[in-house]
Amino acid sequence: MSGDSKSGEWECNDALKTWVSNRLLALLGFSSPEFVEFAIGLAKQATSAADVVGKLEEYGLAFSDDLYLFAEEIFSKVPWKVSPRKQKTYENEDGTTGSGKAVFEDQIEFIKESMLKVDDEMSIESPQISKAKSKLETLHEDWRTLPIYAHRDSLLKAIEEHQVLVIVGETGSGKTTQIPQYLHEAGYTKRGKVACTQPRRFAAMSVAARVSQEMDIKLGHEVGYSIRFEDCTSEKTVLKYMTDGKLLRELLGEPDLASYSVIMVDEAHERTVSTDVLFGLLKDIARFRKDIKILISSATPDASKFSDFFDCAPIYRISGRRYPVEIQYTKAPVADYLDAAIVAVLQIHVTQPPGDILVFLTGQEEIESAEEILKHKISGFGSEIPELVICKIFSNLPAELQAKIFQPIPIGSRKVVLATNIAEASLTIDGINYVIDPGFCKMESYNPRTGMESLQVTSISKASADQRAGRSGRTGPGKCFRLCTADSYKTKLDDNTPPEIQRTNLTSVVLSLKILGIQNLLNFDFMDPPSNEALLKALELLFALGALNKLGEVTKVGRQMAGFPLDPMLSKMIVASDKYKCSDEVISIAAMLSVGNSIFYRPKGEQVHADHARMSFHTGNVGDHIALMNVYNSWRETNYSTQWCYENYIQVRSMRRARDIRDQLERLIERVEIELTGCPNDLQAIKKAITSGFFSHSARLQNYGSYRTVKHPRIVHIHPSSGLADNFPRWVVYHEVVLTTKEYMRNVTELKPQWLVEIAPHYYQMKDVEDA
DNA sequence: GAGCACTGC
Repeated sequence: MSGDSKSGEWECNDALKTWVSNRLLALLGFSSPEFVEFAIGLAKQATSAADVVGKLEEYGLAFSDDLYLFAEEIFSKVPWKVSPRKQKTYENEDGTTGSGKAVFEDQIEFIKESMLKVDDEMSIESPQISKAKSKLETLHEDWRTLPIYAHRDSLLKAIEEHQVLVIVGETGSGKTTQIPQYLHEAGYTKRGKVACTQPRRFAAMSVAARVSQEMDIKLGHEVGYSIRFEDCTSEKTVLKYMTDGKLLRELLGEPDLASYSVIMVDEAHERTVSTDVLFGLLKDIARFRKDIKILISSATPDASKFSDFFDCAPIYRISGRRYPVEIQYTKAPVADYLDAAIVAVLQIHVTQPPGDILVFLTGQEEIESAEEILKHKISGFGSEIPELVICKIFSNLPAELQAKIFQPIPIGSRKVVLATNIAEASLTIDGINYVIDPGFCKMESYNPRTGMESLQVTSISKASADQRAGRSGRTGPGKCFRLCTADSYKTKLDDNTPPEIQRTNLTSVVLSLKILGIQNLLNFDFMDPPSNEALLKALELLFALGALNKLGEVTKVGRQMAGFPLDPMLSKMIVASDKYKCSDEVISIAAMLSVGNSIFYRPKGEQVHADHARMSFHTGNVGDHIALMNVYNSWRETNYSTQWCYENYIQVRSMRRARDIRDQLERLIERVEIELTGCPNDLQAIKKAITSGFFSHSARLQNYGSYRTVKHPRIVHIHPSSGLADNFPRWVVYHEVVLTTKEYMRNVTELKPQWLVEIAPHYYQMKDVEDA
C-alpha cells in the first residue's frame, strides 16, 4: 500500500522510527510499524512523560523503570504540537464533508414505479410460472419490466466513464441479476470475469441460478457461483456470483485480481467485515489497475459515505418498487415490550383487515415464551374470532420446523411470525402486512482489552428499524407498529448500527492483510477504522503465536496459518499438530470448535437426558476438547447417522457442518505440508497441540472454584455446560471466555503448567507458572 | 449450576 506519503509534515523521520522500534524490541520483545506509530502518536498527543506512561499502561503494558525511561525519552524526542493532518483514523464524528458530493446526481433518472413482482432476493423455486407461456418468455417479460431496464444504457455509459460507481437501488430493482448481464453484453467479460459479491451463501447460489435461467444456459458454465465448500464454476464462467468472504480468500492468491474486469460489491450497506476489508483493498487495486471497474451497490438511500470513501465516486440511483408503509408509534413509552408486543398482535388480529403479522424479538427464549403466552391468550377467544396461526423462526430452529413459516394456512385465518433478526435481511416471508417492532436485538460486542465477547440486548438503529418496517410493504401497502414513542425514535436511536469491523476480534483480518503485504495497518484505508487498540491486540497475539516476527513481518508459520479459513488460534493449533503427530485428531477438534456452541441440543423438559448424553462423551474427565473429538468420532463410526444424533441430543445440522469443515481442513493441510497423522491413544500430544494455539488462554484455580487467567489476570469460571465443571483442575486452557451472568470459560481442558513454558517460552516465564 | 442475534472463510 502506498498510503503513507500523504501524512504531510508529521511524517516522522526514519531515524526516530528506528530508535522507537529498537526500544520497543527491548521493552516488549516485539515491534512492528503499527506499534512504532502508536507509540509516536501517543507521545505526540501526550502532555508529559507521565502522561505517556499512563496511556501505555492503559493499553496494558506493565509499569517498570524501563517503561518510564522509554516514555521520557520518546516524549523528549517527538516534537510536541497538535497534528495538522486530517485525522481520519482517529475521530470520525462528522463524515459530512459536503464538498465532493456526487457529480452525478443531477443526471439521475427516475422511472415510473412499476408494480410488477420480481425480486432479486427471490424465490426461484416458485412453481407459479404461467402455463400459457414458456418459462423463458415469462422471464424475459419480467426482465423488461424491471425498473432497471430503463437505465440500461445510461448505466453502462456511467460505468464506461468512471472507474468506480456507487449504485443505489432498493431490493426489487433488479440490480443484482441485471447489471452483470448488461456488463456481459457490453463486452466487459472479454477482458476478464465479472464478480458479484453477496454477504450470504444462499443469495450467491440463488441469484446465479436465476441469471443462468434468464440467459438460458446451464448453471456453472458462463454463469456460476463460488461459495465455501462449493465451487460451481468452470473455465467458461464469466459471470461469477460469490460470497464476499470467498472473494477475500481468492484475493490472497491473486492480489491484483488480474482475472477480473469488474467487481461488483452488492449489498454493501450490510457492511460485513469482508465487505469492509474489500473496500480498502479494491480502492488500492483501482489505483494501479486502471482497467478494472468497481461497482458498489447499496440499498441505503444515503450513499454519500461510499462515494466519499471512493474519492467522490458518482452515485447512480435506480428506483425500486416499494409499497407505502404506514408507521405508528406508541403515545407513551412501554414498560414491558414483550407484553406490549403480544397486546399489539391481538389488537391487530381483532381489529385490522387480513394480512400476516411479523414480530421482531431478540432470541429463542423470548420467542418461545411469547409463543406460550399467545397460545394461552387465544385459547380464551370465542369462535367468532378467526384462527391465529403462530409460527416462529430463528437460525437454531431445526430446518423442518423453520419450513413451517412458509406453509399455507387455512383460509380466513391469520399468521403471526415470531422472528429474530433473521427476518430483517436474511430471509423474506411473503404476505406480511403488519410488522411489530419493539426496537431491540442482541448484538455482539468485543472488548479488545480483555479479549472478551458478550452478547447483549441493545436498541436497534434507525436504519435497522426502517429495514424492519419495509418488511411489511413487500406485497402490498403495509403497517409498522413501533413500540416506542415517535420522539424516542427520533432522539434515542443511532442512525446506523456500528459496522461489524468495529465490534469484532480482528486477528484473522489482520493476518490476511499482513499476508497481502500491508506494512502498516494503522494506515490502512478502512471506511470506518477499528480502534487502534483492537488492531494492536491482534498484532500482539499474532506475534505471540509466531505468525509475525519481531518486526511485524509474516513468518513461515504465519503463511501456513493463513492457509486455513479459521481463527488464527485454531490455525496455530493445526500447524502445531504436525510436530505432535496428531493432525488427524486436531482437525476434528478444530472443525467442531469452529461450528460453535450449537452442537448439543437441550430441549425443554428433557434437560436431564440431554445432560446425561453429553456427559457420556467425557469419560475419564478428558476435557471438552477431547469430548468434542469423541462426539465426532462416534458419529463417524455410525456412518454419520442422523438417528444417532437424535438419540444423543446432538444437532445434525451442526455435525454436518463440522464434517464439511473437517473435509476442507483435511484437503488444506496437505497444501501447507502438514502430514495427516493420528495418535488415537496419546491424549497428551493432542492437548499439547491445543495448548500451542491457546496458550494465551490459560487459567489457574483459585479458591472456591473460581479461576484466574494467567497473563492478564481476571477472575473467570468454568461454564456449567463443561465436562470439567465439577472437577476443578488446577490449570486449564480454554477456548473462549463469554460474559453472561458471569465471566465463563467455554470448552476447557486440563493442562500441565510446565507446558506453557515449554510451548510458549516467549510468552510465559517460570514465575508465571510456579504453583503458589 | 447456565443460556447462542446473525453471517462468513
